[in-house]
Amino acid sequence: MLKKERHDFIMRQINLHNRVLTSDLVQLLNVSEDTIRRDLQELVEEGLLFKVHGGALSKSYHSSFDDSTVYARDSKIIIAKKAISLVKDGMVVLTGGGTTILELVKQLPQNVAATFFTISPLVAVELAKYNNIEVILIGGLFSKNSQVTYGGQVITQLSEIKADLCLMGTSAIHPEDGLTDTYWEINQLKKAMLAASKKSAVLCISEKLDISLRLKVCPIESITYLVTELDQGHEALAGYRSKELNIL
Amino acid sequence: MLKKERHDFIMRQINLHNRVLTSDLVQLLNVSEDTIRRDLQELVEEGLLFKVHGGALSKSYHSSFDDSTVYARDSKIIIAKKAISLVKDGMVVLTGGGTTILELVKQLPQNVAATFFTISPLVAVELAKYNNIEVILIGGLFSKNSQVTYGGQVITQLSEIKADLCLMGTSAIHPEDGLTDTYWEINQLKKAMLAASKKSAVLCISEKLDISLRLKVCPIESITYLVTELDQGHEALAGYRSKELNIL
DNA sequence: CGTGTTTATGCGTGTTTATGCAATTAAATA
DNA sequence: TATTTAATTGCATAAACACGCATAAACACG
Repeated sequence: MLKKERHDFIMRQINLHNRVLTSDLVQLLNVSEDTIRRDLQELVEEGLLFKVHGGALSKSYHSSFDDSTVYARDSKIIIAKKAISLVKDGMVVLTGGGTTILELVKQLPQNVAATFFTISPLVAVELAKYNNIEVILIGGLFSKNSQVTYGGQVITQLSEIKADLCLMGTSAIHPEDGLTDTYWEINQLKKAMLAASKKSAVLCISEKLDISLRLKVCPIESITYLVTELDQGHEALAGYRSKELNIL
Repeated sequence: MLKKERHDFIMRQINLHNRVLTSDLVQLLNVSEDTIRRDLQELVEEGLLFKVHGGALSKSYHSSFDDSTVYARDSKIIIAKKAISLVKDGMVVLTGGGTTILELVKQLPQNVAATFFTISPLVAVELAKYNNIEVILIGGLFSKNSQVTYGGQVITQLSEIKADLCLMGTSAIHPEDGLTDTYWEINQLKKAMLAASKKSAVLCISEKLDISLRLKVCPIESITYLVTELDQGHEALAGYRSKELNIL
């Protein structure tokens, strides 16, 4: 196996599991510890992962919902501002949860008049600060991890909605594999959300580009807008340009 | 599990609960006390938390006493502690919103195992911090004033529930007029909540005693427990003593 | 083709890190 | 004050790591 292939393999593991153990890689790749260490070292130098004693972690691995520690907050603010331009008065908007969406809500103009459906209590509370926004919280089981409601009841309620725009964060996006996710329930949820909206915008920080996870949500073509913190012309977005998808 | 992951886990617990016990971490992470102590020590050196005998506290915990702006917080904590004694493992509990309820949720013991239905997003988020609590958020229109969901959809969903205990805050209570409220929708909501529970506890700071408002929710007899910050024998509670109502 | 150079890899050895155990000391609690 | 509970300290060990060296394959070039 060539070095490059090993590196790719390692990065895939990292993107998949957010972590990897040196010892596991030794077994899986059937090379010496030294080789793995050198590989990891090189990947660190390329800024692709984060090395720790015993293995390595994904760079984006961070999972707190605390404001001050929101990962890549600057990028998220840029994304939020771009996405806000999609929200027009009178619209019915459906949103997911996550820090990017929350940032978007905080940046909304004071006087925007719209109806928001959301599965995120935190987003609902934030939306309630706007006088001209009507907020409908979609209820159901509440997920401790992702801080949104999920499960059958949510899906059922979503099926009764037709929103103008769906705003959702993303775990991973890939030119061929489209939107993917790791958890079954969240996967189902996202499908239902997309089905409940005429248009959809995926908010995505650039480091989640070109990653694909186990479960497929939808192909790229099902998404209307892709919003990243990058300039429209950025080369990292090349693979996503198509007639269907608008890149902001 | 890698050390870094443990540290992240601990920080998540801290950010979530504002506190963490050494012994809990030993169990949750399945490592020795020594390891946890060393972890905490290192996190202290990084300035990420605040170590105390028996565990650690969030750094922001001390500075952020903006919680203290909650009106009559001391009384509400007393009420919360009394009411918690009503919550037993295995119960299905239905809660409203409001600062008193929120305080109650924050004071719950770490390991309580129960199912909570709630109409308050903030309560849901707070409940989600407990590993053994299942949280179901009842969705619907979101009220900007009272920060709870309301309206027909909520009533419908409530009609499908039978909880063991309903915990609700109160606007006004009166020996003869019972529970009363000012807003039609909230009134309907409270009726539906009471109907959805076998027993009910009304949390009420003493200044709301002996007041009656325009709309009647229910007579005193429909309530199982009245929880105030006063001693059980306090004279202000004289008018409420009856065979039906238990005063805590 | 031959020779020197670079690259990738593995091995050995000494070092560092992570972790648990035991004995002692300090702190909280009854 | 006595007793439980947590914290500290030093030690032991195994895993992970760094560094130098050796080897062989791949490459470069006259």
